[in-house]
Amino acid sequence: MDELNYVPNRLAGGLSGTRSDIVGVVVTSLYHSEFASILDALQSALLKSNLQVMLANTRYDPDQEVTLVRSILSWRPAAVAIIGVDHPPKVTELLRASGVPIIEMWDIGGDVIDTAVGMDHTAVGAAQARHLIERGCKSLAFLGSMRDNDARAQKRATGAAQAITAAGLNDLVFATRPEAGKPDLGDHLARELLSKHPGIDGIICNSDVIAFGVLRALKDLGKRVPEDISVIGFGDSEASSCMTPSLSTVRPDRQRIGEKTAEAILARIDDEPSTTMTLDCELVTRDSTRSI
Amino acid sequence: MDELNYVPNRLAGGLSGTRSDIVGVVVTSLYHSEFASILDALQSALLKSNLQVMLANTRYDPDQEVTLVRSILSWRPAAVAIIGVDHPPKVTELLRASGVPIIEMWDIGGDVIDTAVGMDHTAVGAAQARHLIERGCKSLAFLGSMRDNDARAQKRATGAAQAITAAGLNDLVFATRPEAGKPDLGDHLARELLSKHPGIDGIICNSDVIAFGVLRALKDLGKRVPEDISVIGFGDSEASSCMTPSLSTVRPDRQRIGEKTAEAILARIDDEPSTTMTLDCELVTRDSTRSI
DNA sequence: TTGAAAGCGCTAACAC
DNA sequence: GTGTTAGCGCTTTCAA
Repeated sequence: MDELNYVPNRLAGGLSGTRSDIVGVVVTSLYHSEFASILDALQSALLKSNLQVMLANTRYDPDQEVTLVRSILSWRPAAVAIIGVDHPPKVTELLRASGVPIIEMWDIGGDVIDTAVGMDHTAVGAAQARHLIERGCKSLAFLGSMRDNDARAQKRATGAAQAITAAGLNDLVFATRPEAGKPDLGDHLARELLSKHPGIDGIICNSDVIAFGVLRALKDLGKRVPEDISVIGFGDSEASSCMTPSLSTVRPDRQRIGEKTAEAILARIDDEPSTTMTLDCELVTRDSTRSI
Repeated sequence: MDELNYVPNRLAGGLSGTRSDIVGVVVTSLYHSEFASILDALQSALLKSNLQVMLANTRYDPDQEVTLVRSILSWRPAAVAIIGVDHPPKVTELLRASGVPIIEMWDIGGDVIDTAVGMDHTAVGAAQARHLIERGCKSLAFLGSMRDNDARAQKRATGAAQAITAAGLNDLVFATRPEAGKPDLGDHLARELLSKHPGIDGIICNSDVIAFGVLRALKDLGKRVPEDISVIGFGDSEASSCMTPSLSTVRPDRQRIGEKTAEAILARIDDEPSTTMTLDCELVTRDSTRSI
């Protein structure tokens, strides 16, 4: 078999047999490791069970999501793992009708189709805001890329706004744009924000990469971080600990999400019951937020 | 069709028809966007032709590579895209025997199976060394993660060593470890390097993420960058322009590699002839290397 | 324990 | 054009 370089035809195997060995994975972005680390851990764990990853990337486009989910289902996957719990109705319908185990990743805040592994993003946003409030910030902004279909970012913003209201502070100021989250966008939005709202003393960034640009702009504007303005990110990029000042952030355990998703997939294939697994995020305090 | 949520069975389609609509993609890492951006661009471009990505990640393990290539081929892909041109002999044999178009990405320096889209890594390493030499560095080191099976990193190191010899300088000093390239590794290797070789005045880092840790360590050691030591990275991470000092680096055009790979796949499926496409890397000069 | 045969859901080739 | 059918390479079932 090895000498002749025989390679079995798994299309035939999948068509004939009861399972297809394909796991469909639908992400909303592959852009700088937002979900690449989840994918990494997921696919490595699935490998042990000889399951192959069929990948689709919606790029936050709901029409694409419908097309891609249909496309993924057409391979008769053993299971589908998908980012988020907020989908176009047709996607939910297709996934439900497929009869295939569905694992929703990253977010658990909403209607789960089958099984979910992720965080409570509203709680994350609230934790970010409370961290800044505890450290004496009085006037907060939420800054970054916010795509129409990034329900997670919207939940974090909502959580932050609620925490601010609960603390009796001024309303959260929004500085967002529906573009990709690059440092230049953070740089631009920070300048715009401070010219309109010079009193801002705490900025919640929607991603670490955005925060990098914010730090750069603040340095350029002569603002001291954290003395004048505190900055917190989201995502714990590897670079965050190497910024000057080092960036406080929230660390989602992407590897754990990938591993737990793989476990959930295997469990559901074995007909074990659905579950929802809520993972905590660690708030990593560094130099960009004031000390108490 | 839409009302009944009918989803065609593409396993059957692939088995029956002449093409299978699957493109196998084999990467060596999914770790912080080293190849995630290529994957992103590649899969988006393939989407337009209704081709689906079947993903495999070898994590720099040659045994895995054999297993995974066999696994990918068992889906009878329309084409296979794979990182690098240096594979275990069995992989080359399997890919050749498959009769499927093979596009090797990222590196073009060696024996190409069919079609390649990538950079000349030896030239990249030489350019990094020459950049430091031009700016007055006399004693250079190559620092970072170097996996046994990362032929590209080895080519860049070789290119740098050759440029240094050509310039009549002392031999390149190596400070490498076969672990994943994280900032903490860069931090550790920089401290170790300078205690053994205090005269080093230029460091070529094998990745930007490694360089971030190097910059952090140098700051902590009281070394000025670039006055005492110049530092150059590789990869152009989004964070690099936001470091203090901002990091000089080499920018491979990952998006272009992904797009050109997709084009090459479509061309080869259409039986157009094999080609090798060499892409240039831009050397991005920032503050971490001395000005002339 | 081993072997033969049906059939998975499509595509493509052929006949009409 | 439209309709029918063989067959892709396996898995599974059933017979020997």
